[in-house]
Amino acid sequence: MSPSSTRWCPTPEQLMILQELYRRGLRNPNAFQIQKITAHLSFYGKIQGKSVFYWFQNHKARDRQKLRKKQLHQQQHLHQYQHHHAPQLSNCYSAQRFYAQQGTGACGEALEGMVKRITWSADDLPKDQCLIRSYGHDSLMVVDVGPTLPCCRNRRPLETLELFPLRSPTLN
Amino acid sequence: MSPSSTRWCPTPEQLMILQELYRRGLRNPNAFQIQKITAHLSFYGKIQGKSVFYWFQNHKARDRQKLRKKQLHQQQHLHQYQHHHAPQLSNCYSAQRFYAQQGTGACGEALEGMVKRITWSADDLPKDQCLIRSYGHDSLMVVDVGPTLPCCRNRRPLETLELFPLRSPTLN
DNA sequence: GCAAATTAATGATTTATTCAAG
DNA sequence: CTTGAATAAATCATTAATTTGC
Repeated sequence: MSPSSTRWCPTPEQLMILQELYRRGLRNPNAFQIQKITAHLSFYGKIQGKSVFYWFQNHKARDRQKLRKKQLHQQQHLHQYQHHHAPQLSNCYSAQRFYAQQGTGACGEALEGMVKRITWSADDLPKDQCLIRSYGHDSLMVVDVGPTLPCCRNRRPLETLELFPLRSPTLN
Repeated sequence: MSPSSTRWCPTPEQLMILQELYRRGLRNPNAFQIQKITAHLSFYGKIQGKSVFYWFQNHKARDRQKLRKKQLHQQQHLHQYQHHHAPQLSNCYSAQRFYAQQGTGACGEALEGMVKRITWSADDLPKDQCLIRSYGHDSLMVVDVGPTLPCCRNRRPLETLELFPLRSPTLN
């Protein structure tokens, strides 16, 4: 009722044009495109550029959303995985790449020895790089875990992925 | 067919787990993390640690690549719009957010003035942000198009939407 | 049939991620 | 490490569909 106020209400024509543009592949119109589109659409009814901008944002997002929901419907297993956050491990656990072929000195050679047992077992290492860990006793633990576990479909997997708390959930 | 030698073919579940880890921020899993992830994923199908390593390497790289390609693609769109002056559009055409309430200095104030006329007209700007364009004379053209033209339902619109050539049909 | 009540869609805002330049 | 620019995700808010009781 109030002449001011209220949000844009697309006419069928406006909607069809937007949908056609979207169908053809437009996803993130830039300011210039938005102005042109707005000019076109204003033939069919009052409209502002921001409405066009928002429309593409929303339409794209909800398209994705719909798609994902469909996929997730097919694969519900994952729910178990998604909800845990764990203690923060900070960067003392971060691995670093290094290039094995480069002269790495004593340290490098020692590390290289470790690497081959720590990561995927020796034979199929990438030619020129591998993972190393530079922190102390954990490496032993890693070795214990062992390379390439056998497939075990009928067992439950490890309880959770909490070991990988990629980001501290608190702290804003 | 050959039982050995074939490469890893991720199951949907494996893929979703990896994607979720990636989404949460994991980029360079260390050897330990890789082993744990591998153990998890092996629940859903045969997999080796190196596959996990490679997956993250590739996914990260292709993410970057995709982004870059996307940016370039957008610039090509623009290219077609402005047949007149095709000069490199780079970022001088990109709309940018800025925060109006912050002291912006002379430049900022000038831009702010432009903003309110170029983008969705002054009064209903989002509270703390709006789109600005920083390019020169085009702004006049845009302004001429004007915000929110009056509705004129009984006119034919411009002949076609060809003005928005969203994708070059040629070129694969 | 018809509104009030309820739910689903979707426009509009805000917040969080992401990449990479400085 | 910090920050700018761009975008995606999450959320708020209003309108349209629809259900429901009469």
